Amino acid sequence: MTLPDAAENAADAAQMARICWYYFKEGQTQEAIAQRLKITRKRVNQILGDARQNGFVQITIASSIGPCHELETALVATFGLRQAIVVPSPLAGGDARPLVGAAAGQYVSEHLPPAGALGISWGGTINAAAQNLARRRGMNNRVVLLCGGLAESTLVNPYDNAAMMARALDATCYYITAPMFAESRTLRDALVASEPIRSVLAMVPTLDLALLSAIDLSKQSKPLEYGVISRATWQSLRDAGAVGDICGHYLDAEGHTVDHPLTSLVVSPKLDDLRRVPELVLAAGSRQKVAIIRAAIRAGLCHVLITDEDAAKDLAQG
Amino acid sequence: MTLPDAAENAADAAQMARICWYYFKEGQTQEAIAQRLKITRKRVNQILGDARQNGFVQITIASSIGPCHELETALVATFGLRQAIVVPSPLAGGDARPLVGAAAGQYVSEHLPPAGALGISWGGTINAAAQNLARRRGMNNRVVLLCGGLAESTLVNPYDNAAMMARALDATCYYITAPMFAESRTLRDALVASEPIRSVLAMVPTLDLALLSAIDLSKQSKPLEYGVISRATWQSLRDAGAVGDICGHYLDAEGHTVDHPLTSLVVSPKLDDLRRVPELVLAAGSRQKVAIIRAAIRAGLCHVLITDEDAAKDLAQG
DNA sequence: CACCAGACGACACATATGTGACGTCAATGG
DNA sequence: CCATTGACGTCACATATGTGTCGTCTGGTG
Repeated sequence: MTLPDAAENAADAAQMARICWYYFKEGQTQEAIAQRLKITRKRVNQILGDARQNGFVQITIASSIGPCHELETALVATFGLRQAIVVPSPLAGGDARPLVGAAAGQYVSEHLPPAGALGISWGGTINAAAQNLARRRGMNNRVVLLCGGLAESTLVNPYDNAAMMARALDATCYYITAPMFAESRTLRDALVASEPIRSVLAMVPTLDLALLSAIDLSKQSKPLEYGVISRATWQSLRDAGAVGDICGHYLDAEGHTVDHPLTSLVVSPKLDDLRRVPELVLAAGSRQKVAIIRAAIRAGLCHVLITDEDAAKDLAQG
Repeated sequence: MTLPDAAENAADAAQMARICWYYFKEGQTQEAIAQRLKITRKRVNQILGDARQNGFVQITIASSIGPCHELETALVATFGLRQAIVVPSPLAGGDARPLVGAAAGQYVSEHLPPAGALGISWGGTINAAAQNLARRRGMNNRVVLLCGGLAESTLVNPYDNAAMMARALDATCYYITAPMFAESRTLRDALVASEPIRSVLAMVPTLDLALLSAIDLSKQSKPLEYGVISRATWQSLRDAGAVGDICGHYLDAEGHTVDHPLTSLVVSPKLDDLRRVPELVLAAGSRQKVAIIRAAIRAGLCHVLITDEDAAKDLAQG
C-alpha cells in the first residue's frame, strides 16, 4: 500500500481531479473517461476508488433534517447539549468510526472560524474526520495536538492524525513532543515544565474549537488491541472505576477523574484548560463508548456530541 | 414532474438522508438498503437519483490543484484577475452551465461570509450554483436579486433562482418587484424611483459578494431561445455592437455600454454600484460567451472568473 | 548479464445499477 | 358507482462497475 494520501505530483493530482470531475460532476461512464484520457477503464476505476478513499472527493448530505433527527433532539434535551449529530450506525455491524468521523470532519469544516485554532485528540474517528475536512488554503489556521505521541506507530498515530488534519487546513501544526505516557511522574513533570511542551500546552486556552474523541476501556477497545496500553494497566484502570479517557484523562461513570497511577504519567492539557475552550466537540460512536461519552458530558467536556445511532439510543434511554 | 427541489415532509427528508448516508457514506449496495428499509431497490435508486439531481447530496472535489490548473494561472496573469477557476468542458459537447454553476456554488459557499449579503443575477448557471451551495442555517445571510422578473415563467426564472438560493442559505431574499425590461423609459424611471424597488437597489453597494452570470447574444443564446428578448431586439442589439449583457447592462467587445434604446428600459443596479461590491464573481462558460466574458472583465465587472475549459482556452489565447 | 519486484494492459466475469414494460391499487372526479 | 389517473410494486434486461487472473514490460539489483 502506498501512503494513504500521497499527494503525488501535480500532473497526477490534476488528472485525478479531472477524472473525478467527469465521473462525479458530469456523470460520464468510466469507460468513456478511459477512452477520452487514453487509459484503461480499470485505471479510471482505481483512481476513483483512491480518490474516495482518501477524501479527495467528498460527499456531503445537505439536509436540515438529518436521518436521526428525533434522537438528536432527544440528546440535546436530555443532556443539555448545544447540538447533537447522530448518524446511522453501520448496517453490518461494521466500524462506526469512519462514519462518525466523516460527520465530525464536516462539522469542523463548517464551524472552525477562518484563522481559527483547532485542538484535536487522536484515534480512528479523528483520522476519518481529517479526511473529510473541506480543504482550506492560506487561512492561517492552527492545529494543536492535545496529546503526546506514540513511539510505536500503529495504524492511527497521533502525529499522523495531526499532520493530516493540518495539511487539510493548510494549518501550522503544534505537537506535544513527548510520549503520551511518561515513564515516571518525575519525568512527566519535567516534560510538562520544559520548553517546547509547555508552550504548546499553553495554547490550549486560546483554542477556538477542540475536536475530542473518547477512548473506552471495553474489551474491544482499540488502544488495548493495538497495545497502546498493556492488559495489566487496562485491568487496573477498570478496577479503579475508569470507563475510558478523554485526552488522557481517565474518568469514571460519573465523569470524575479516577485515582490511578497512570493519571500522573499522562502528558496532556489540564482539564480546566480544556474546559476553557469555547466549543468542545466530542466525536465518538458505537455502544462500547456509551459510558465514556456519558462521563465526558458529565465532566463538562462536551458541548456538541457527534455519535452514531446505536450509542445515541443507549444514551437517550439512560 | 414534481417541483425540482420539493422539500417534502420531514419523514421523507429523513429517509432520503438515511438512504444517501448508507449509499454514499457507508458504501452499501442499493439492494441491501432496500431490504433494510423494506422498500424496493428501484425506489432506492430513484431516491438516490433525485437526491443527486436537486443537490441534496453534494460532491466536492477537494484538490489544491484543479484539473485545469495551467489555464487558471494563465487567465489570472492575462487579465489580472484575483482568481480563476476552470472546470473541464462537458465531454459530449453538452451544456456547460450546470458544471460551471456547480463550481460557482462551491465557490460562493466557501467565500460568502457568515451573515454576508449576496447579490445574484439569473440564468441556468446561477440555477445550478444554487443547487450546489452548502446549506446554511440561521446565519442571517441576505440574498439580493440584481434584476427584475420575467412575467412568463421559463425554465429558469429569476425569482425562482433567487428563492432557491435564499432557501439554501436560509437567507432573507430581496427581489426587485419590477419587470426586467420596463415598457417605457418613463415607467422605468418611475419604477426605479418608487419605494420597494429603490430600497432593494440601495442594498447593492452593501453587498459582500455578487455572483454574476453573462448573457451572450449569439444565435444559441438562451434568452433568445426562450423568447426573453425578441429576435428584432436581438438583431438591433448586435447591430449596436453589443456582445451580451451582465445584469442587464449590454456591453460591446471593449466592455463599454452600448447605445441602444433597451438600455434605458432595464431595471437593474447601476454599474457603478455593482463595481463597489468588494467581490464580483462571474460564472459563465462555453465558447459562445467568450466575447461577453472578456467584455465584462474589461468593464471591471469580474474579480473572480469561473468558467469552463473551452472558454478559458479561447480567452487565454485571443 | 541474469533476475526479480512491481506496475500496468488485456481480458474475463460476477455484481450492481439504471430503466423500461406491465400490472395493481387507491385516490379523484364525474 | 365507475372511469381515469398516477404512484408504486414486480420482473426483466442492457449497461456499468469492481475485481481477479495472467502475461508483458520496465527499472532496479546482485
